[in-house]
Amino acid sequence: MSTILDVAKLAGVSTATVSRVINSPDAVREPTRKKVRRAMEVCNYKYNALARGFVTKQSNTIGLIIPNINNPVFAESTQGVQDHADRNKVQVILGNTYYQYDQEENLIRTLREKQVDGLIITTTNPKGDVLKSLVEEKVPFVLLYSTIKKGPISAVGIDNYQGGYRATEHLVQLGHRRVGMVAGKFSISDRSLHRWHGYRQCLKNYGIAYDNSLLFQTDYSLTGGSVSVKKMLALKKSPTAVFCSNDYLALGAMKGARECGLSLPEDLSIVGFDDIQISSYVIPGLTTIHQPAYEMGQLGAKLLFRLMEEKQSKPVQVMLESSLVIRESTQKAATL
Amino acid sequence: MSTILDVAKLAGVSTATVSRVINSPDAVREPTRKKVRRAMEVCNYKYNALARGFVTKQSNTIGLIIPNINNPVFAESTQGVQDHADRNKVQVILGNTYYQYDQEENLIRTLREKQVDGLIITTTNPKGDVLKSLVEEKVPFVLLYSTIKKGPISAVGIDNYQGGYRATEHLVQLGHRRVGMVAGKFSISDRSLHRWHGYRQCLKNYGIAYDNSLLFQTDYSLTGGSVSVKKMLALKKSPTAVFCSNDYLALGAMKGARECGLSLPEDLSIVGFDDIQISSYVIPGLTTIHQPAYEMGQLGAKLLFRLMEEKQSKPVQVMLESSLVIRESTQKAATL
DNA sequence: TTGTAGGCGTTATCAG
DNA sequence: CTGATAACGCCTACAA
Repeated sequence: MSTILDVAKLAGVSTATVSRVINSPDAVREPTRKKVRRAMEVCNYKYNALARGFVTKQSNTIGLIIPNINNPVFAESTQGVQDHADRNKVQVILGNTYYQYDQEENLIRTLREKQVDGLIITTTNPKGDVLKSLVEEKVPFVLLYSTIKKGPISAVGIDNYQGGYRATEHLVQLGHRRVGMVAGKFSISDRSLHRWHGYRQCLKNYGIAYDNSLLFQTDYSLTGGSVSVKKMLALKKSPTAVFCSNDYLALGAMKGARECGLSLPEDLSIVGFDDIQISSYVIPGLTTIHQPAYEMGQLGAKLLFRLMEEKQSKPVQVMLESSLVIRESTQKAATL
Repeated sequence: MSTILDVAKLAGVSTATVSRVINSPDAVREPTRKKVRRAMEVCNYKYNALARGFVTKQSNTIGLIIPNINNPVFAESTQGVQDHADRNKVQVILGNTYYQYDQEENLIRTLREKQVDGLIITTTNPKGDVLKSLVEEKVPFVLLYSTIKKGPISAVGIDNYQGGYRATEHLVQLGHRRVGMVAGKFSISDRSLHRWHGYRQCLKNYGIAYDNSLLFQTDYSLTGGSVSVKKMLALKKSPTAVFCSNDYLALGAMKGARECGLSLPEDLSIVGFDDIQISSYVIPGLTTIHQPAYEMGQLGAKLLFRLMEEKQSKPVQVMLESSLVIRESTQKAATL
């Protein structure tokens, strides 16, 4: 593998000049440049970005930490950050935490050792020590899908409380009085927790007593949704409507409900959260809270790059708009 | 940021010793080790993996190139490679080509400059020059979702021809005589092309004349599937069954067909390809060709690591088993 | 078991 | 506009 030294020798110039034709071609005279370029070809010279990063202290790489690439929302936002990163000629290293905090810690450590220029994190524990040490040591990073509204951490997200409230309100306004919730485990997702807060407050505001036996916490998966809804339907006083804290869970719930012999939406109204693409392709179309995942990723990357450029810049929290998308999986409660 | 030199000074040892406690702790005596460890804490020493990579010529990083992370199959296989990489303490840099060859070239170049130890590629053009130069220059890499059966390139995939054949055969055996195909553009996906070959051969074997007006090439997306099927149904002699070259297309097609007023599967049988998770959660459940995406990713990574260890080792091509999964989206052709 | 010292490929600072 | 040369942080013979 040839180096700029080889090229320099062959072209009869110094390594400095070779480096210049690579990084600032205009700073070197036409004939010299040509000579060097030719020499590079002859040597089959390959640029070593690692060596560069080593001296410039910039790897042109960022780390992206998400819970699970298999969930289409995260795929969507990942795409958002990737596209933006690509435009800035930086690569992204992807890591899954599977909603495990220690895995998140490991990833962050490894990525820092790899000298990434910044981090985009969908955290499992917004109050964990890792994030604290990140701000202490002034590592540029931004949180995604975050609920943080102020403080020293940059973050972009939506109002999960509001989303949960709206989803529930939709159901209540349809006349449903027994509304269950299938939620991602609160211990691993404060997003889920906030959505539940919204759900609960909404019930209260509409004068419906909160019934804890209608809350099921599960892991974020299709099967989780299916299993939970079945348990819920086995209850003596089973609900006529369910709010699921994400679409994946909701899609699972739809299947579970049908396997219990219900027909949708007649026997059970279901609303999800995220609005993943497939939700509008399913029958009945899933009523859900739309979350601008791609934009979120893109914006997160944009903020991160700003942070990386001017390390002084103040942390920013951005709340994106979410909205209720009404499709066919919800309908008026049967009047007895 | 402190370096091993700072640690060494503080601990009163040489940098070599510090390096040893990092890389081969057993090679240094207990008390020295402790001394060094303490010094590292005091300095808040952070290991610089980039510097290491620079000297050892190993970045402990691999590149993973896929068409589009938004397609759940690719998310699935990505997870497979990530999990395996993680076990080996290597990170993965992810890149999307969006089925564009020049994008693939760019990615490969950039990743090589970043000194990745190896590459896993779902290529858009198996005969392109990039792959050739990769083998020439002995860069360890393996192809994923590949159709290559022999030669100097390591690859893991399934028999797409066979898959296409089986999918079609299922339809034909159900009595369908007019069977359309919605395919990903052949120019960007030889997988799609091979599936079409299977489709075509099957028709031939069953004595059904091939009708080119029943083939629609489109981009791989839900809308692509929907739009294509609508065009197909607008035909004078529209088909009673459709084979879609992936599940995403098929899911789109289901929606498209319904928007034309058809009910499924009575008016139109649909079979997909991939068996993404959601396909079994949809109504009617999608009949499809199952492809072991996660295993494929995992195996691809496994092969790559072997290649990286012993650069001599012979290239290997592995064909994984695919299988027809019959669900409810296909049924017997109506007898007139 | 530990230390010395050279080197990895590139950039950056100064001169010229 | 170009050249010499000193870093950058770590690893690894080789020596002690």
